[in-house]
Amino acid sequence: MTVKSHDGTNTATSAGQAPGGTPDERLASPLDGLLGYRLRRASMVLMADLASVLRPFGLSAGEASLLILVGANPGCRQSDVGRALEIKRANLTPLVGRLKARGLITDAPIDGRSLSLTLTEEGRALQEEALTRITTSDRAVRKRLSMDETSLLAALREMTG
Amino acid sequence: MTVKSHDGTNTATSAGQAPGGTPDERLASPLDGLLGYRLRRASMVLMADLASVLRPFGLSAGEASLLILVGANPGCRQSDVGRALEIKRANLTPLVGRLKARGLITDAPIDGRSLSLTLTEEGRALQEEALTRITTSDRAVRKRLSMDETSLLAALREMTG
DNA sequence: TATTGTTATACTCTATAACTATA
DNA sequence: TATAGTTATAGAGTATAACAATA
Repeated sequence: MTVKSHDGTNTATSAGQAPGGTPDERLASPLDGLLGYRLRRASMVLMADLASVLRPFGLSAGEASLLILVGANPGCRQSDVGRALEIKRANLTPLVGRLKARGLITDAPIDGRSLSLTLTEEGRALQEEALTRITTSDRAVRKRLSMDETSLLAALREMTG
Repeated sequence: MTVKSHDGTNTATSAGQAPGGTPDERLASPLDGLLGYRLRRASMVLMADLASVLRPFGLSAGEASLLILVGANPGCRQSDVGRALEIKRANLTPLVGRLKARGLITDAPIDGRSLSLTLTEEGRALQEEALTRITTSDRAVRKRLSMDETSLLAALREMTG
């Protein structure tokens, strides 16, 4: 099926060639052993899960993360939220703007240059429901894992400077 | 410093307020315990590492993955590469085109609709050097982890359908 | 009829620079 | 002088739809 080539001559044999079907070649992938590659792939799967969970709420991943962080930190500064989520000021503005336009968030001046963010009642309701669904979905993924969840999270945390 | 709020009244106290300095508030984050969130953050860090490793080669992450996969599977079909890397046909075309334009890859017709991809000599040289650097960088990250690398990779693999 | 490759296009995320105003 | 928020803009990466050629 798959042939390891040390000389570089013709690796992909046309085995798996079923008459009438498609080849559907299995490719050798040096990427599969790379932590970075596996992280990206796993992250993309979970992001897709998240997107489907958030679709009914009309929230993007970024909007949801903002909503959740403000929900956990009422009256926090917009600049602090941006730092915590690693979202740049310039990108945070329209993000906050959309949630404000939907009546999920309110802002109030702190010093005249800083803004404090707080969830509205509707925002809090949505945030709680969304966070519940997200947590449930997250737990479902963990349950399918053969390894301990805690050490996995710890390892991921160690990579985040 | 940080106050856990069960009632929702005023969580972020302005502790940490150093005279003359910036508040730099530490926000409570329910996201930190989510696997999906931690995966994304860790992935972004490693992607940034990768980008800096690839910069001297003038390669993007996508271009490098393509180069490496074709290098490991000389003569493979373009469509199979796309499936393996989960890159859509429409996006693969310009990716291959750039590497062809740089003389790193050559293609040849297989049946009149399929293309086979192979590295040129220059492409192979670049691929080998790039893969070496990537692998080295990847290992450096693993060394900093307190947990077993193998089980970590296995767990990540389990999430990738 | 399904697949391959291509083109065109759009949408999201992210990144940078410049500006105002405030501390 | 550094920070906060805003605006405008540009660049990736990714998504869909339509098309021609082929199996």
